Amino acid sequence: MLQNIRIAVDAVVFGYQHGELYVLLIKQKFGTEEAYWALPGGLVLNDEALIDAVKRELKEETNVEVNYLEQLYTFGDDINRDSRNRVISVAYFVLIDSSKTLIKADTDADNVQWFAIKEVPQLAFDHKLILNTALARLKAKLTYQPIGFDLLPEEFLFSELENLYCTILEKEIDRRNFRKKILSFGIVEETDRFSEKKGGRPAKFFKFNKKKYKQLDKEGFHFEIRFA
Amino acid sequence: MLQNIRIAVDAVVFGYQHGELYVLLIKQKFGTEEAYWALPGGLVLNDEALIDAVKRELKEETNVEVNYLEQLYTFGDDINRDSRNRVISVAYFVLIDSSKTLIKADTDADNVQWFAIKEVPQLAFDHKLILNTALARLKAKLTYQPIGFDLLPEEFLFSELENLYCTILEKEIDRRNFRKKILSFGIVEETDRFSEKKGGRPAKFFKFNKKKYKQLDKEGFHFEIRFA
DNA sequence: TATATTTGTGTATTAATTACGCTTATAGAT
DNA sequence: ATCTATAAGCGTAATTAATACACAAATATA
Repeated sequence: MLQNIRIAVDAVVFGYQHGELYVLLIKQKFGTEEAYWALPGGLVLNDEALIDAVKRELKEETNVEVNYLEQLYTFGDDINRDSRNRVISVAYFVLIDSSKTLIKADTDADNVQWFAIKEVPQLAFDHKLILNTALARLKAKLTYQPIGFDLLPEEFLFSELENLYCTILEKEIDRRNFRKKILSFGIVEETDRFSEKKGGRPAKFFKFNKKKYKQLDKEGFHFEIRFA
Repeated sequence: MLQNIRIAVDAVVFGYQHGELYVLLIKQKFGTEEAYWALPGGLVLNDEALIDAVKRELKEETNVEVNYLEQLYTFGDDINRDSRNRVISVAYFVLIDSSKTLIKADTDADNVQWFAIKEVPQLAFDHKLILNTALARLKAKLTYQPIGFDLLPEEFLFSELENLYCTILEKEIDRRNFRKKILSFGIVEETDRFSEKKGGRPAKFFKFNKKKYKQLDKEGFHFEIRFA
């Protein structure tokens, strides 16, 4: 009997704004059934690399500019995760700087939307499971890889970085120790720009030196942010 | 155009014996071409979960008893990784206690064999890439999850555990600090059995308390073995 | 009984983490 | 101009963890 299994890719795209973690969803219309929100994704073309399939779908459906992308997990244990056919989904984990991404000028914006992670609606298929898997990956990786920077603008304030960690990890941090530790790595540099926010001492903008990080990483350096 | 992509699973099965890391390979015969050694695996059945497919293939081809199994990575970026058809492979990472596994009494043993990791022959398809990915995973995970125990017999000597770490990570360790650290976790317990090896002070056998580890893990404990 | 071999243990030094509070620069109100 | 509120920036002492390092104990064999 010939194999009759389809292969799709789906992307969990995280963004961070106004002190909140967001995920990007699209409105999935299938048949006459109720429209569910779903992760962006779709079937892989015959002559298309998996990674190109995700990139294509992201471009077509949402037009986001990707800062970080890696394979997350392949979902294929539940035979009926898609009720129409057997579909195996290779899920990807994506981080973007949502401040610079204008979602989809070209498609109707109603169908693509950011949802605060605490306010995600019911999702199609097993997409909730995929999202939860991605969230676990995000939390884990944040502590041992400098991926937090991929959720922020190129130049950011320490308070923003700190809030990002607190928010996503749902933990309190000592502001001073956090700053000290990050700076001790030598992968974050201060700029000469200052925040123009009112009502307090102006804050310096900083930026992440990715090149420096990659070099240190090669030399055996371990990034790690962990809190009691 | 209909999707025409096949989906397979492959397993990288690691074992550890006589102070060496081994990988399990099978002889792949296809057509009249030269037989290559390859990772155990094969196509997924239409109504079969991915994980069941790996387990089935492992059972059919090698008959090993699995101690640890997790999804490794899905290889589907190289369109031509299999020259016959487009095949996407979901690779799995498997650890076994090779001392208790008798490989394949039922199939001809010539076709299933352990290879020391330094002596792996040329492999079929992109299996070398898959193996390297698994090896990287093994090295990384050894430092932050107690998976070394899944390569050892239920009861083991400290010297064996220590050698396993040294061998796989290709690093020297201070014997005393290593022991102190492992014991400080409280997840390894001494038994009352002693080694009967000759020529030195007899060594106590220890065993890993998995239940205890899982509990500590839930409480926020972090296993970590890292060396300068 | 002496020698070789492997296991088992302790401590001092150094480095990293944690806990903690005051000063500075700005905006806005008076 | 002065006062108040707000957030940023900085330093140090106390605690905890990691590292470096050497000798004693138990066995087998000569």
